[in-house]
Amino acid sequence: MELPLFQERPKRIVLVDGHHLAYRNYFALGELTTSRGEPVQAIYGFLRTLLKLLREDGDCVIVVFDAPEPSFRHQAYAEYKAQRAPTPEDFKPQVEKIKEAVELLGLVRLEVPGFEADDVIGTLAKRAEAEGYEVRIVSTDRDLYQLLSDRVSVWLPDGELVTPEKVRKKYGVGPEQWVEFRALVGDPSDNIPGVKGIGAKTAARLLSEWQSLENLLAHLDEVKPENVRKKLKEGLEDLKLSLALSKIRADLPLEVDLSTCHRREPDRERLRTFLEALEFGSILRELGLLEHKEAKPADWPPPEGAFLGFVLSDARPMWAELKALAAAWDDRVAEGPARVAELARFPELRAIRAKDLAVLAGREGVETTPGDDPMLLAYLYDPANSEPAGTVRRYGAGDWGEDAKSRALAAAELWRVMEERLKDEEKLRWLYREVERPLSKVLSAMERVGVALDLDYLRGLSTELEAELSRLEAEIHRLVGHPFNLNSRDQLEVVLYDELGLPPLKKTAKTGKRSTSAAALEALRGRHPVVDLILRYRELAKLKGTYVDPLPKLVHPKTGRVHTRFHQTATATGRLSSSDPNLQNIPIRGDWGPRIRRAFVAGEGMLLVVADYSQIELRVLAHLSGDENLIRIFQEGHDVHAATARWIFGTEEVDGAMRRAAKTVNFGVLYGMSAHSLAQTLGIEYDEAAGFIARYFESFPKVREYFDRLLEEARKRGYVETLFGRRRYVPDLASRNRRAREAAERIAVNMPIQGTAADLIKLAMVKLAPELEARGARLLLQVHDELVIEAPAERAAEAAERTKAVMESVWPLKVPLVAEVGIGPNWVDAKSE
DNA sequence: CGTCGGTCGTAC
DNA sequence: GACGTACGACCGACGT
Repeated sequence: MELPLFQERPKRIVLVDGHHLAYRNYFALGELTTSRGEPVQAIYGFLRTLLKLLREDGDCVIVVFDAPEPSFRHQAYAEYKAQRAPTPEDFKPQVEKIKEAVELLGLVRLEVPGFEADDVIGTLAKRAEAEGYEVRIVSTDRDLYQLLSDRVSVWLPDGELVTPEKVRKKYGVGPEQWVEFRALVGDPSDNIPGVKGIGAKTAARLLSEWQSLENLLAHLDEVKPENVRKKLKEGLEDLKLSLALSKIRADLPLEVDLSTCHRREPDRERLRTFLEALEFGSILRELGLLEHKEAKPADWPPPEGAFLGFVLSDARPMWAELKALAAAWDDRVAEGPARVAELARFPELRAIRAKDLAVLAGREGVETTPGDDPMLLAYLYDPANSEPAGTVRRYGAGDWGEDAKSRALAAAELWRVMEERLKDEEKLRWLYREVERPLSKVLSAMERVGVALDLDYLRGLSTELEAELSRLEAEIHRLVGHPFNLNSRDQLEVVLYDELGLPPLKKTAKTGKRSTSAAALEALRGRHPVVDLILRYRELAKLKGTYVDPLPKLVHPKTGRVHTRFHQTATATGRLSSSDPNLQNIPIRGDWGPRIRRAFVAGEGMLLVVADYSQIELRVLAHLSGDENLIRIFQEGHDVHAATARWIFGTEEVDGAMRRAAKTVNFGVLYGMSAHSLAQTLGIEYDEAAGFIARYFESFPKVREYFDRLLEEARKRGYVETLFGRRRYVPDLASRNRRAREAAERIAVNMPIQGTAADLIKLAMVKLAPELEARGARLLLQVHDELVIEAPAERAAEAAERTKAVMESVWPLKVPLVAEVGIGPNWVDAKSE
């Protein structure tokens, strides 16, 4: 780069209110952390805003921060400031990082001990103006409007320039009266109290009538109307305080040579390291700090190990066309022909979402398997990395564009970045090698095979539901006295609580509306005959609308089966998820659950083998906690809920109600349940529920010790992990917001249990798949603790036996793992028989 | 016309 | 005063 021999005197000076800009972004951006859970929203927002503005003009910039020493204003108003909300703990470290960033960017940073940033900015602005510069002040603090002139403006983060004219137009007063205006009106966001009851209109009128605050106060008894006079008299103390708080000094004894504010060359190497650690991929790119290896165009075909990028016409690989294909390797990129047959070149597909490509290829008879997928690595590194676009941006791995080339390059780069970050993470690498990567192959086969549905049977269900629903609807409308949309909870709310006068017993969480949920309706049972009918209508409408009617539409024309998608990077705990359709929430309870499940059938000449882990999460808890009493229950093969009831109630004889209560407590323990919600669920008093929980922990003391240890460790490290080392970051454990903190604690307690169970069944799937294949059988579905398998009828018993054996021996724990296996023509009959 | 937040409900 | 993890239907507000 050519450097000028001397630097010209700048024409414009940008003054940045560092603290204010950081603080605003801290709240505006809410939650943003690095993979490691370090909060960075203030830093990110600050840099984003600053860089955007400096693109327009960034030669002469001074970023002003409050000095650590108390300012004169602090001293004078310590008492006032003391009652303000304290700055959040995680804000200060971010300001320190911001200061570091300012230095690394080569900008001038200024802190003047004893003075607040406002006053420093005021002084600099006035001096610069006097020396003939144009001044732009970057801040959202409206106090600064008192500094405005034809050469001084305030630059808002969105790029808007605030000028004296704009202020006059909007508020009716100019910069010269701004301090007095603010003192009258106040501003809660800047902690200016103002005079209670005086708004912008009144303040502007008063100031134009009396010219100045001094004059106004001198003639206070003449002020009209009377109520305004009264308010002013009552608010005199607040007014004086506000005046002092709003006034910015412009006369500090500063020694700053404004002509030397030129931006220095940034320290590129240190800046890059700094931004990489913060995972500001987009800023790295924007500043051109990535050795963008200017990928050279190359010819197709690429070498086998290249990373592929592809574009599909549909998110569902079984329904998609291949629209584009590209490959990236070394520092090369090549566009390939968008033909599925082309994929035969690659025995292992290396790509972001390689599984999808393998499903599509398999569908077209091209035999290949998913290989390395950098998304799987990124997901293990931090399960918040659930989709490519955000992940690629976060780690500076390029752009996840709409074209195959950018995706191939992103895959190659993300792979490189993740390899580096995971190079010393033995457990995560083990999970990748032994679980996630081989599992992607298993899942691609499952998606491709799909599952058969009995369509005639489903049509029958639909007709039956239709008839029942219209009967219910007519009867409900008759009872209410007029028709309304039963599917609208808003209309139903009016009908129930306004028209029928039923008592609103529950409110919704977010908006506080009167709830119409099943729990709320249950509580109204018996008060009006329509309530029962609505509950029934809801139940049937749900089943018809979510399952019975949509499922047949998803039957693939070529295979005659439904092909769910399994998502391997979707959940925070390591579980899989399923969509299009979601086959992990097919009904099972109630009269209709089994009737719907019965529609899932084995193919011609085949049988379904269904295997369920019995109580896997409680067994995992027994293992992780090492609690002898819980371990013994499982070693002796007892009914865990009945045994828990014996402990909790201290009796040998356990009735149904006691077992049910113990079962709820057992579930509650896995989810970090409170006494309050346990009482709610069981319909008992709070004290009684608290007693249950207390007796649970007395009975299983190591469980409590385990939770305590877990939380302590989690607070220290910022994350929790499964038996196999799969992590989840839980930054809110340090939150000062009690609700947020307690929610984080429940997450922290639950994840190792749920996640270890997920690890175990994933490992079992990987081990089981080749055994099944050898017997002509195949995995169809996974429902968290359950596997659904299709086997040739004559080998189903053998497949069932192998499935049970593999699942139970997948990993030795301190308690036995038990899998219950059944065989049948459909999902219902296979589950129990 | 599409998007999106809120509510509700299904599974484990 | 919410008990963890998902996906998805429907409504209604909002923006095009």
